[in-house]
Amino acid sequence: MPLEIPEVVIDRLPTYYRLLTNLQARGVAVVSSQELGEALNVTPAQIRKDLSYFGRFGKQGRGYSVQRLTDELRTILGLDQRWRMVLIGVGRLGTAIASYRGFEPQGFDIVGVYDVNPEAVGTELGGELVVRNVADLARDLADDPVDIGIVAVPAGEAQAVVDVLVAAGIGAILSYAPTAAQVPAGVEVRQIDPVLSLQGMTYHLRRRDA
Amino acid sequence: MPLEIPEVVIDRLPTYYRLLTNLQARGVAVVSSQELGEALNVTPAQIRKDLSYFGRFGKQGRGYSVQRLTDELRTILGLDQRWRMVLIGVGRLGTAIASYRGFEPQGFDIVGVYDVNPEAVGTELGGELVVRNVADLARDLADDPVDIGIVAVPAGEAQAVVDVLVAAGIGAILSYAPTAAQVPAGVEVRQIDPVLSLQGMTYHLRRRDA
DNA sequence: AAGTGTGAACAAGTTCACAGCC
DNA sequence: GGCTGTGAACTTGTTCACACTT
Repeated sequence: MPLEIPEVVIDRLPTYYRLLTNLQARGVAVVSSQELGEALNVTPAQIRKDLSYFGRFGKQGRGYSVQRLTDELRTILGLDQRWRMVLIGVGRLGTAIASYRGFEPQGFDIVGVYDVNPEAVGTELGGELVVRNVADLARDLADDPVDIGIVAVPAGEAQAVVDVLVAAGIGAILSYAPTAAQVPAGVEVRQIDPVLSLQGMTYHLRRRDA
Repeated sequence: MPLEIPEVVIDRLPTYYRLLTNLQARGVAVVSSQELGEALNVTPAQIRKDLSYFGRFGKQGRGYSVQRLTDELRTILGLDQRWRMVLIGVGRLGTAIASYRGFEPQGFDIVGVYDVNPEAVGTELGGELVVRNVADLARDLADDPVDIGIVAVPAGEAQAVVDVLVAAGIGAILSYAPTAAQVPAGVEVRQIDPVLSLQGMTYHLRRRDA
């Protein structure tokens, strides 16, 4: 697996992986690129090409072993280990993120939560984590690095938080803040913003009826 | 504004729009593609090209009027009207979505909430909306159509909910369910899934240190 | 017979570079 | 002088189509 892998390909792999784990849970042993494509609304050729960047995982005339392909993708994506995350911001949104049950089963653990609000600091969240002061974030990360930062603070405070995370050497940031963060090359950032998604759809809605 | 506009262009417009509303709030009157690009991590040429699909909004030698460009984008994206949404699923996630304060100021209103769970049906959510039975969804939509459906049910129930929405003639679906929905052409679907975002980043994290 | 893996053809999207205008 | 708008050049990504393997 040499060369430069296109970023779009990487972004599709998690959806392949998720479908494959479902198939595996349902006891499916073998699957073709045709079948995968139908379930994911992607052309079979796309799936074969994407996978071919990483190796030759299929068998001609048969398809892909679900077990084998799941394992390969898990390794490729780095999902064969657990990842440690800190959450900054425990307002409405941050609290919801902290209590979200979908991270842990996929290998993502929130190991620290932070806020600026002195009233929030010291309280327990989800019966496990005590909210710490964001002023301690830099020191805490120096003592005990984590892999990923989740930013759930208001737009105006997001860049400051991102700067602390970056200074601490974090490699990836998942931002729920409605603002584009500035980070140096080599730091991954993904943004989650339902409003942007809605606004992309209203463009089409307007045209549908007109 | 004739022609086919590339989908990627549409997807960038909301981020332009959001930055422009910020600039406007801060009293900035004029902005160049250079400045916009720096704030959004996009090349100036990209911004100019994107905007050029819709018209000639800038002035050579000066840049873009923030007011003018904001207004143009609002119209293009269809944000000069309010949009009605129903939310299906009031578990942990659905409840968080219902109480999210970011939709309303942007023109998106949740006008109905639904669940299958008989215990949830009839309860009030956010002191305003009464949770209705998902069995009534089809009839309710026939009586009183909405523009957008938000799906926040478990993976296994998502397709059934999507089918009801589609049958009711809905034009757009925002899905928080961890599964790819099947919809006919002409129905817009966007998926929000933080785990997929994280899994795309771990690929890079793995390589960073190796 | 069926379905992968892949070079080659094609399509889509981005950046360049500069004419034109303010 | 500065910055837009835009064809043309380029780069990136997708699909085709078929040789090859089981």
